[in-house]
Amino acid sequence: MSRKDYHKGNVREGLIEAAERVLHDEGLVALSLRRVAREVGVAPSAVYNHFKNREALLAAVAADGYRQIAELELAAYSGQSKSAAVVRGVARDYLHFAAANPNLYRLMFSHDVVGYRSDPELGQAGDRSFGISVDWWYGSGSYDPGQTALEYPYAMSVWAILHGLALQMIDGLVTMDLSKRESVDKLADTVMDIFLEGASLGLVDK
Amino acid sequence: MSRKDYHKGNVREGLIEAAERVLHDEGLVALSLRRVAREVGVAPSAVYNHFKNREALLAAVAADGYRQIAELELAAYSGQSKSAAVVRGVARDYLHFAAANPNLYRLMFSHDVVGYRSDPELGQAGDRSFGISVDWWYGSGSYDPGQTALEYPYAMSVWAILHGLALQMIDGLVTMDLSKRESVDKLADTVMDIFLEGASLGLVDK
DNA sequence: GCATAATGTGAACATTGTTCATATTCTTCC
DNA sequence: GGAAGAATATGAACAATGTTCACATTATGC
Repeated sequence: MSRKDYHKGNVREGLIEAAERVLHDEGLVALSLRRVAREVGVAPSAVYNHFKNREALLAAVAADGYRQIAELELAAYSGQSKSAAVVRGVARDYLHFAAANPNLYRLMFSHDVVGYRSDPELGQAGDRSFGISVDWWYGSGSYDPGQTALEYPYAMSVWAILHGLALQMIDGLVTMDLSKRESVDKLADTVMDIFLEGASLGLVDK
Repeated sequence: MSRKDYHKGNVREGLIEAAERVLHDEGLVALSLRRVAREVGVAPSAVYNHFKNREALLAAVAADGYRQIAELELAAYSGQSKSAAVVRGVARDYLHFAAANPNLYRLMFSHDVVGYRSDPELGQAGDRSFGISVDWWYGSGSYDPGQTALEYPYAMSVWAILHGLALQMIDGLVTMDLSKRESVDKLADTVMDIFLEGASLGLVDK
């Protein structure tokens, strides 16, 4: 082994970045531990010095995704009054994130792959993103991670419909151009109209 | 090779049944092609006489799931007037299905694993289940698979919120007992109240 | 009855996640 | 400065997986 075969820099960070790149460009199927190691120029076994196993590496990537969503929520929610316009704005931003990072978005919610509750960092990042929404709907400081989501029905409902919509969109169930801002906006607006005004409006017997 | 080493019966059906059993009991991770072959008592290569590859086998399982949902929708929708009570009923049934078959439900919507649009049988089964909902909201015969889902905003919104809610539930984001009918019903009712009446009710500036 | 299609077998291959013994480098303390 | 020990790297090995291949057996149709 020659001296230059060794890496000094921040390998852990490099692994995450490489994983994010492969995930974005080629999807979860291509995201093997060995592939990521190859990408960074390191032996497969070296990965285990930084992550417990493949799942832990994926969890780190997913946690990064939750942090991005939390940022997006903070920007849209913080200091805003409880108006429908704010909800509409968050919906747009949320869908834009999913449209720009479909594979990352899918991974974040593949709880059978990444074990949401088993990785503390991941669970924490997820809770935080939900908590931001709860605090807006129910008042700052309302969120308690120990409580069940049922305690926050508005925040839970918003997230449910946004998540379902995002999946429908990135899985191609809605025919549209994911790269067009206007298409994504229109989708968000159409569904949020119904959600905010109430689906009863579409019924005969209300 | 002796004569009795050969299988005569319907191997294809046996493979699907075994796959459904393994999926239900042990999850997608355990659902390997070789495992299913072992379960049926057949060589791994024999599977390729009945399915193009592993993905096609999974797609057949997923298609079965969509047919179950279609049945459930038919039972709840057919001949019913457009009332909120019907929507609430479908929501309960939908969540009950997801609660009883969490792994199957996840697989059905893992479009990166099963390739929703690449398998014709799967796409058709999925379209049918969506079509039943569309026909109820917009009148029998309204559904056209060539149209984008955006043409049917009510059907799309309902499905989005139910799907998001189902995932939240089976992934344990809502603390509850999945086997208790009342728990599932309460979750469905709480969220459908908001969806039907409009989330604006929770806002200050409506 | 026989050609042929359908369906089965086992061996082989590349790839994957993971572990292990071992080698190199970094850090820290004297 | 230099030695001890923690971090971090390596390559070899293992079992398991999806898939293909040459070939054997059974079923079907003329």
